[in-house]
Amino acid sequence: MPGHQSTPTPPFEAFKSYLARRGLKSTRQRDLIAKVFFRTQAHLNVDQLLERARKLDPRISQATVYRTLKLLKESGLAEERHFGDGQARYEVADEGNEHHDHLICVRCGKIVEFVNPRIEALQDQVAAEHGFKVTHHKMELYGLCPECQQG
Amino acid sequence: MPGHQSTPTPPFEAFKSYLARRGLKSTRQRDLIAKVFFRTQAHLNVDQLLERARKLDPRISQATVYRTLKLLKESGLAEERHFGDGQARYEVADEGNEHHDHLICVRCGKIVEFVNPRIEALQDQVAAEHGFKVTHHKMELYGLCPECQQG
DNA sequence: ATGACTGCAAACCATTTGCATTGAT
DNA sequence: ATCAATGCAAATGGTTTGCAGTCAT
Repeated sequence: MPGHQSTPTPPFEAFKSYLARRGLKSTRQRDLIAKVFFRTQAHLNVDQLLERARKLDPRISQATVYRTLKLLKESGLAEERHFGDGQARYEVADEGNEHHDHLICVRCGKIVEFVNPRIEALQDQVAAEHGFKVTHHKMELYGLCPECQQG
Repeated sequence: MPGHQSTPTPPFEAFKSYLARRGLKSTRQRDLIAKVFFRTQAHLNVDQLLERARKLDPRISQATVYRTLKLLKESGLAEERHFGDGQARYEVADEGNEHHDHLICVRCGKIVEFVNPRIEALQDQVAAEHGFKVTHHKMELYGLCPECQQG
């Protein structure tokens, strides 16, 4: 078993391959939405993604953005997050299985990602104490970012 | 400074006192909904609470349950949770400031509460490393409970 | 050609709200 | 008496879906 890392497939290629595998079609709209999504390193909501896609093709509809995001989720290439403002946000899924969590500024909305293996370990431990087998988890820390503290 | 614990005010009394303080009225419906809520140690959603309240008074409306829950939240006596199934759930707020988090069975929906000071400490530490001042946080571990693992 | 995909508008679903009526003080 | 609270039904807002027309294969 070779332990070396092969060059990771670019997400867009992975998406095309996912579509092909499922017998789904590549379309102008899907490709465009996926490209914009992968290129944008942020936690966009649907309307933000729609807005950006429409700059490249004004005919894109919101429904197609929703439907494409659903495919991206199913393919494992996108993750949906809910930060309590009533609308879903989407981010490119981590390569490999490195899970991360979020710091969210309650004033300006800034989102910072972090990874903390010690917390993850303690979570697994707590779950085990209750006999649970954890499949996934969610951890969000809400507060004031450095900039917003001097307000 | 006497460090002893005074007997905690029963939640229902605290609610009445909150209403009085804000110049709001005690009504048959509010009192009933609050009583049912405080008596039920569970994570009820609105319709479950409505159903239970209606067993005691069939004329209670859903709107009043929503409005009363809003007051209970504002008074700090209830906390609203979102476990990803699209509807809010409510629990009686912890006395004092002992925060707790949740284990959720993805199969049967069982919810277990837990407290882990070491995790809380690490969370504060992570936030501090990013210059954040945390106001509150959310942590949910999703997985299979012991019963559902033998399915 | 044929089935899937898109855009539109309507449907959905949890939650909120306007309004006429009822009720607490 | 007065102003808030209630119940109802309509409105809201994010998300989903039916359908007729369009497009990828």
